This record gives sequence, structure tokens and C-alpha cells, in this order.
Amino acid sequence: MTNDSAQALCTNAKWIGRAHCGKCHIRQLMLFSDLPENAFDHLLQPIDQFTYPPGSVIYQADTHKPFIYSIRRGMVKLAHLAQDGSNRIVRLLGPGAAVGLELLDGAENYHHTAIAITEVDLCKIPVPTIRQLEDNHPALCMHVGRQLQEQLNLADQWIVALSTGTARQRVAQLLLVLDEFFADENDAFILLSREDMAAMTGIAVETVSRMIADFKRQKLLYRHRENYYMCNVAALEQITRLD
Amino acid sequence: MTNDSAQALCTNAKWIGRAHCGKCHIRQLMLFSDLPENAFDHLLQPIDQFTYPPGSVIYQADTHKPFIYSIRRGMVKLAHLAQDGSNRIVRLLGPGAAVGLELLDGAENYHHTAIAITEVDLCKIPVPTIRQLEDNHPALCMHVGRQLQEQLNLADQWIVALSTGTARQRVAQLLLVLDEFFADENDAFILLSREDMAAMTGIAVETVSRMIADFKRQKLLYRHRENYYMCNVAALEQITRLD
DNA sequence: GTACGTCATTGAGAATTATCAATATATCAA
DNA sequence: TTGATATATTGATAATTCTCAATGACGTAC
Repeated sequence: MTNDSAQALCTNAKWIGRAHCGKCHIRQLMLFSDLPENAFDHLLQPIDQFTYPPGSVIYQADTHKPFIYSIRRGMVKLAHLAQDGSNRIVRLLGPGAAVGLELLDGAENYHHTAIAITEVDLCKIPVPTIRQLEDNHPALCMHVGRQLQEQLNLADQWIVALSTGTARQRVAQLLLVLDEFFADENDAFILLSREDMAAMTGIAVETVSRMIADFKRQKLLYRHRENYYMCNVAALEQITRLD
Repeated sequence: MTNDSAQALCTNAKWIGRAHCGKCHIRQLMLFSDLPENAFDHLLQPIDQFTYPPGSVIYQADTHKPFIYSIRRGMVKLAHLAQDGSNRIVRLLGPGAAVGLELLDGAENYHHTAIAITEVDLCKIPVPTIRQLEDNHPALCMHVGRQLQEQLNLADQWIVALSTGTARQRVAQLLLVLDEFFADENDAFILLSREDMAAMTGIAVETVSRMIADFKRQKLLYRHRENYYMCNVAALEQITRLD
């Protein structure tokens, strides 16, 4: 349970440019869907875009910066890192999700540590800018609510699917989550590190490795191309039911 | 893991009366805090109050009724009941919390089964009434958001505290949760059934019983009065850190 | 009071998982 | 390419937890 993952907590964000939310091509996914284009004409503070390399820390739990982030590309994990080195991932988020929303509800500090798993593009949105937009466009409040409800659903699913049952069942569920939410157009997904999978399911790294290796041998999980895998959904679903 | 809790899923709500939200004495806790008194003068549909005896089902997952509920008194569990009889509790809620909020975000059906643990008083709020109030009082949207954020925090804590670590640690964490959120003015709380505790922590009923019995023997947990218990917070916190 | 039902506790053995250690594989820099 | 490093896999054993079974405690109906 106590993993000594001495992953250096470094941030290596690279500025991509000013965001043009009115013209954002994935806006329907994002926090600002169906705000009018001109809503972004006179922002108090601009919204910038950044790229983060894999492993970089977007923000740390119990620290404060006045920004929330909207994920444009890539995969972000929200983790709880205890002082004893133990590490529990509570959520895995992808394009369209917003992180750091707790700041909008009066939280002083971030509740988790957010880390890029893959290369990630984010919009960095100042909290005062959100407030300004909320004042002028009450609909935004609903979108924030929708984000929260969505994340609540994910958290509940995390409890039911990834934190319940035998190790085999949990790892199978995790693969199904990756397949459902993070697969590309070929239905292939990046297989996470065993350490991350262990932190998601609350089981030991070696146990995860055994389950994954076993699934590979049984051809329930197979390589599609470099770093990308596909899985036999029906067979894994069977396992989640009957170990 | 698979518990054959053949608890009859019966509802026995008793009507208490029409709610007078403008004069609700715990309104600051509730969904409608700081809406003006007259906001409730011309509701499309009334808000009624009900009492539920322990064990009664408030609503069932995957069913639909156009109501959300605000808890005035008592303790409610949100559970996921799988067809194979397994039962995982994802949240424990008390006065001031609202349940069924997923309906406000377009969900067709409830996401959990909500069951009264103690005797419970609820306000039954029709969804159209919420919509009406939201239209007239945009601030309500923020309150819903706050409820969601609050429940998201609880869900995350559930993952980190109650679904991580050894059985001993999890049961200790559960007692700390009961002490923190559900203790009365004497700092005493109702000790849940072993079955509920097992469903909250994802461990077997017998294992929970062993841990609880052990805590009692060590005087970390002791009876205050009929059905109410107190715990040694410092000692239990110690256990959560070092097993 | 006794019989019954429900729930909590305890015991013992089986099964699962964690831990520690070794080996294999992949990755990366030179 | 070759090392050097990190990550994944596997093995063996210890520890934990689950499961099944028995017993105890408590309340309720009769």
C-alpha cells in the first residue's frame, strides 16, 4: 500500500498561446459550451493554454493558485499523496473535464494533486475570470454544476468498480474504464503504469502486474501498437461479475 | 463481498405536513439557504415533508420519480446494489444534504438506492419546483453546485479513507467519520450495523465485527448509552496511520 | 418464563493478497 | 551498439482477509 514512488514533483508547462474560447473547436465539450462568442471579448484576465509533458504536476494538494484548468487533450490524474508516501488516485480525467473546481466553492486550496499522465494541453482559467463570466452569463453556473455532477458520477463509479471486489475484478474494471473513456478511434488505449493502476485500485503493484500479465496471456488484453492496447470487453465484463 | 442481505426494499414514508421553506428553522443548512421568504409563495407544486422509519427505501436506483430530497433529520445511505446481491455504500448523508441531485443534471433515473438508516425526516421537492426557483433565483444554482462539490469531497474522502488500507485502518476511519459528522451534542454516535460498515469499507462482515470487537476490548470504542458509542479519536487516528 | 429470530462475535481453515527478492524487459543516453 | 536505469514480471513466503460454521447476546411474540 505504501509505495515509495519518489516521482519528482516537477512542473514543466510550456505556453502554447492565448486561448480564443469563442472559436475553440472543442468548445461543446468544455466548460464554456454555448456561451456566446463575444462573452470572451473583455476578460479581466486572459485565458492561456499550456502543454505539459507526461508526469508534470499541474497543481499540488493544499496549495493555492487562483486557477482552474480545462483539459483539451491528454489524461490527468487526481491523486491523494499521504505524507507516508502512500498514493491513491481518485479520478482520471480527459478532454472536456475541468479540474480545480473546488476553488469555485470557496475552498482555499486544491483538494488533490493533479498530474499529467500523457502529454496534456490545458486552458488555465483565472478564478476571477470565471466569476466575471458567471456574473454576465448565469448559464455558466449550470455548466459548472454539470461538471461537478459528472465528476461525482465518476467518483461513485470509482468506489463501486475500482475499489470493490477481488484484485482481478478491479483490474478488469480498470481496463474497461480505459476502454470506455480513453480509447482512441481504433478502440485502443494507453496502458497505464502498474504503479498508477495500483494507486487507482488500492492493490499492490505486483498484484496488478500479475493480473495484467495474466490477461495478456489469456489474450484478453493485447497490443495494438507501441504503447497502445486493446481488450476483450465481454470477457472482462464476465470477470467483473464472477471473478 | 457478496452479502445476501435480503433486506426487504419497502418504503414507509409518513406525511408530516406541508413544508414552509421560508420559515424553515434549519434553512441555513439547506438547499434553499438565503433565498427570500417570498420565493416560496407561488410554487408550481408544493414541498411536503415526510418521516421514514429506519430501513425504508427513499428511492431505488434506475427508477424514476420527479423528486429530489433534502434531509432535515437522520442518516441516509446511498448504496449500489448489484444484481448478485453485493452491496456497496458510496455515501452517508445527514441533515442539510440533498439527495437525488443527479435528476437536475438530466439524469433519467436515480443513480443510487437511498435508504434511511435512522428515522429520517425529508423534504420532498418536485424537480419542476426546483426549476421554477432556479429561474427566479439564479443563486439557487450556486447552492446546488455547493451541494455537489460537498458530495464530491465526501466521495473522494470515501475513496481515500474508507477504501484504502487494511481492514483495521478502514474501520478506524469509519468510526472517525461517524464521530466527525454524525455525533450528537454528547459526542456520541450511533454504531452502524456490521453489515452497513462492511458495505461502506468493502470488507467482509466478520472482519468488521472482529475489528469493532477488538476496538471495544481496547476501550478505543465504548458505549455511551443505549445504541450510542464514543471513540478515542487520537488513538484511532494513530491506527489509520500505522495500522 | 420459553421459543424464536436476528445480529454480533469467535474459531479454524482456505483463499487471496502483500511483501521481499530475483530476473526479465524496456528505455534512454552516450 | 552498449551500458545504465527504470519498469514489469515472476517466485516464494508471510500476512491478511474471506468463508463457513458455531456460539453468544438480545429482543420479541407467545
